[in-house]
Amino acid sequence: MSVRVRFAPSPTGYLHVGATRSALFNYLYARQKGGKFLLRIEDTDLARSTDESTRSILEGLAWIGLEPDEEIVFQSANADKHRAIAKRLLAEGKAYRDFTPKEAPSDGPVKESIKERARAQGGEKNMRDNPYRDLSTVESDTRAASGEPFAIRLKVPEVGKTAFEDGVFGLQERNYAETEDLVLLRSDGHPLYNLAVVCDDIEMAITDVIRGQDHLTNTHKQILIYEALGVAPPKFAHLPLILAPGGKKLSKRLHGEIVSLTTYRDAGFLAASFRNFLALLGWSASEEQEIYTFEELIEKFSLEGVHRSSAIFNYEPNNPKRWTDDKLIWMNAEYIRTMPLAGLLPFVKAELKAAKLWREEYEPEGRAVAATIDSTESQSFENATEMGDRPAALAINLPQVGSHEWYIRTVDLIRARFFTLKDFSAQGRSYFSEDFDFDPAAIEKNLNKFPDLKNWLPELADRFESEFQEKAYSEENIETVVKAFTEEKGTKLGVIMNGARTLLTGVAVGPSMLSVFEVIGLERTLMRLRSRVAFNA
RNA sequence: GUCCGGUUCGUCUAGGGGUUAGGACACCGCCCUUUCACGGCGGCAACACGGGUUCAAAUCCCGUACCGGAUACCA
Repeated sequence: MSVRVRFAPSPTGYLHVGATRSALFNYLYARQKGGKFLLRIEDTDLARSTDESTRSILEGLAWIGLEPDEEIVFQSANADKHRAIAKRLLAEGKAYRDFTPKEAPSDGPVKESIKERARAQGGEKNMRDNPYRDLSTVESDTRAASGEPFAIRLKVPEVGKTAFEDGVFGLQERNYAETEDLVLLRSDGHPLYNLAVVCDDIEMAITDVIRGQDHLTNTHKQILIYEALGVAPPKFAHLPLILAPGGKKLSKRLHGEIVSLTTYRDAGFLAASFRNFLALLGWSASEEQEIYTFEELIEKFSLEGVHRSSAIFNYEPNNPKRWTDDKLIWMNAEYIRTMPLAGLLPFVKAELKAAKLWREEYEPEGRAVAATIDSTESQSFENATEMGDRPAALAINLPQVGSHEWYIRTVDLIRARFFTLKDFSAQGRSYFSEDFDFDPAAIEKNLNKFPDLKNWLPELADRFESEFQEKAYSEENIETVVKAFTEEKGTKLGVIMNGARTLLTGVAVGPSMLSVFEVIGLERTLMRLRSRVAFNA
């Protein structure tokens, strides 16, 4: 029988990081086994489920690359079938009507009150003491016919135990005595989670259930339902939980948007790096490798490699540098600087577009224009002004700047220092626009400390202008000119370079200045070196 | 309370009777260097505790502590 797994989130909010990892492990497992990965939206809690949430889950899965192989199943659509099955179990005497009036919902956090009650009952509670458990069929039918409300509970056998071999946790056993007669159908006729899950898993022909460890006790309950139904249960595997730094289960309520997948997409993370990071949280291929392609993950994934202990997802809410897990940030940077450039380009394009920094000339079709520029001798910029559709006031002469070649070279140059895609439009802004900010710390350190620069840098611009009338504005030539200039002024190369860096890019960090000069282009270099805007700031 | 599970550097983890207990992130230092990174080299840093088994225990067994999960007419 070929493997069929499912990811079954309830649409009560955004897609959770922990849920995403469950989805990922299911997906990896299915792909490796040549099986199918299915999606079921568990929207049986009408009060809490929203379409908005369903959309957000779908969106998140699409982003992270875990799209289902078959039509999405909405659990609520199967409610009639679930009810019918509950009735069948009732008719077969495997379930019974419980006429106990529904408890009024307690105020305060539900989890807390459940826990309180459980603690009060202690380990002494007899799970089989429901007075309606052995009500005669006749009386049960009569009371039901009279319109008295009832819930339907599974009649868990007195003696015995549920047992299954968990793919991660090994043999799991639980005495029937520890499992209550769980409710299958609410008194308002609404099917409950465990019943719905079992029915749907059977209907979807699920062979392997891979889900969070918080479902371990549900599994015993569900096996009871499988037994009552006379259907062989699927294989089960439970995943360790992901914990927040405090040690608590990472949750929406406690930890906010740090657990939302979309947070990472919106913050400029690559789906590939996020996937890679998630895969390594609670799973290991037992080797010293950190970076895995999707294909490698599929190939190497195994339930045996999944841990039994939960992992902490580190983050510091008030530390901008560490707002999320260090290793995740590192991994994203690693992807950005080492992945094939062609793979990165579409993401950079999207980011620049969103920041309104994108220009059509960066497209490969822009080649024709760029080629013209290159071939018509080095520094003829006539064409450049035609490239943009900026207002005249902002129009600047872009040298080969603006061509597709310039664009990919620039991206390749600056990506080495970036952590997220956002950096292309933030730190990298000065490469794509005249409208960029100056970092006060950079001004202080690189300009104000050397007052001479106020005159030197415009002077350097003049020097560039005369020197590069004939010569190509290349790194090699630039170096010669700047070095000569530095010697004349009797200063250190770093003073000139860093001063220029600040005026040219607004920041104190970046690639080699020779590359920066070249990539900014002569026209913009002259303009920026002559600009006093930073000095006046 | 009861049931289930867990505990190796700060974090993610490798190892699972004999290891100088390995790697990654983070941090620190040095090198490279016009800046910041990258890269290279080095450093800091861990087997929860107590018994037992054994020639030998981080590794196997028992107990303790601590942590987590579960507990519903939620999912």
